[in-house]
Amino acid sequence: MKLGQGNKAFDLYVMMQKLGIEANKFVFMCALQICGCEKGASTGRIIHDELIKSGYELDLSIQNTLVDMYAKCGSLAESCSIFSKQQERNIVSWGAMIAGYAAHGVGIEGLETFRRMYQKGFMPNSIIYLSVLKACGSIEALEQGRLLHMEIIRDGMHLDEVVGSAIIDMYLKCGSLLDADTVFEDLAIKDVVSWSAMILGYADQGHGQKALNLYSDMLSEDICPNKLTFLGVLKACWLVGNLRQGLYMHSEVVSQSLDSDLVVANTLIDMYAKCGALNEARHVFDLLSSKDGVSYNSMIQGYVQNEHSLPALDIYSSMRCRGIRPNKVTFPTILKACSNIRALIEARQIHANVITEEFDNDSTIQSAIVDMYAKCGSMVEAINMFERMQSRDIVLWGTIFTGCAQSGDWQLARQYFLKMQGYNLKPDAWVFNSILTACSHAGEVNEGRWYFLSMIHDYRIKPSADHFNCIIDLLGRSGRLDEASDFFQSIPEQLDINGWTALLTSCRSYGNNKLGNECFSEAM
DNA sequence: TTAGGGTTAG
Repeated sequence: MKLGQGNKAFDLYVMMQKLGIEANKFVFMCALQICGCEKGASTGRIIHDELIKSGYELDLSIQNTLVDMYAKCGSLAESCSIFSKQQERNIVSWGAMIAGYAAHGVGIEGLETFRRMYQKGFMPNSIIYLSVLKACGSIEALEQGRLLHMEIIRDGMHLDEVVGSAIIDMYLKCGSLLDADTVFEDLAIKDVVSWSAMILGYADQGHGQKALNLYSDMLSEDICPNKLTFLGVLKACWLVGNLRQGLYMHSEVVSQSLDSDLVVANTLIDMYAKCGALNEARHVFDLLSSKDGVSYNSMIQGYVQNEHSLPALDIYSSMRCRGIRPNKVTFPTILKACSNIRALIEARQIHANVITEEFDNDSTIQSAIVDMYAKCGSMVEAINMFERMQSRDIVLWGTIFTGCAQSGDWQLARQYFLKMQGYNLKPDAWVFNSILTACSHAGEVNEGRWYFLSMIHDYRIKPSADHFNCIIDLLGRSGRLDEASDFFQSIPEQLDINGWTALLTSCRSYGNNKLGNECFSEAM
């Protein structure tokens, strides 16, 4: 088990049972640890039952291992239930519980458990500090992290390079790059972990160039990069848009035989796609023998970000054919692909997939569906989803109005304008722009005028060039060329090319060459 | 029995 061959070790455990040899406490502990890293919670529960039958459930080490096993399997509820029922606890019990919270991003509970540990008179050791630092990082609790850092210095543990890199990581995750720099500079031993933590942290915070500089500093210190260093550097490459360096890093990855590593390969796909090198991304994707959901998501996203919606839909189909389930990252992306090319039939199918995968209550995905139906021109379906949603922000309302604008449905726009007021939401400049566009497409002059005036007087929104253009377009399309021209002349400082275009197009549609020529020479 | 750095969206 300690050599990482958990499955083989577990086979021995099964064989032992078949031979009728009773397990002792150490065998149970090993079996539980294998469940924590390989077998999962369902096997863990079976072992748990078996050890209860053998009378080991009151043993402190066994209880601690159970807390750890359930936490590692992601079942914090079961972990917490055992921990809270413990009659007696030692530092390991507290450590296992805090590590569980920290690993799953439940930082507040992690810190709270740490506080309770103190109250019960336990002094933290370096292992406990590592988990609490992780908990702080996971919730970006910078002030708590600083206090912890001071405590660690007081206990003299900051000189340990393992604790040191955990402190660096905490500061980076909390966004305090200066603190991370200071701690890193003071580290007596800078190893590949602390260097990589710095590189990854800077890249995560969006500082690509600094991450690349750190990487060359690291090389000049003769530290050999590993998998995690590459993850940071690859991210830095796309942040600064340096495809050439990305290609070079790819060759470095290959020279360390890390290109078959799933996480590295996924990062390569993402790096190439974000640099716009779709062929290279696809090459890595195709060569990857066992793709996971992230591989598919990264490839789909790469296509969508570069406006290649059809291949994105193809990858989505093959993802489903191979039984890889789309998730909360896949859906917003693939729905956007449908919107881009107005693929309503495919979009409906994907909406059905959202329901079967039980993501239909996710507000981000719901918003994406409203947007997709509106952009695909199916306002009935867009409204249907919109009405089902629990909470709607101004952007989502705007999506409905944009849909109305595209389909020229001024009556629907009016209905939702009134509805919005019922929710005490103030329409913004963008909403008015959409409503005016809807009126203009429908030739509703009076309606459009009313909104324009209401926007200025009731909502105190200063009209932009887009709003003026809508009005010119509205007047021009309905043949009121003189009115349009007068309106146009009254606001010369607001004119832009779209306004001139709207006016000239209307002159042409209505065969008014005289006005058209006048406008043209004025525009010139 | 608890232990440092990990990929995809908006």
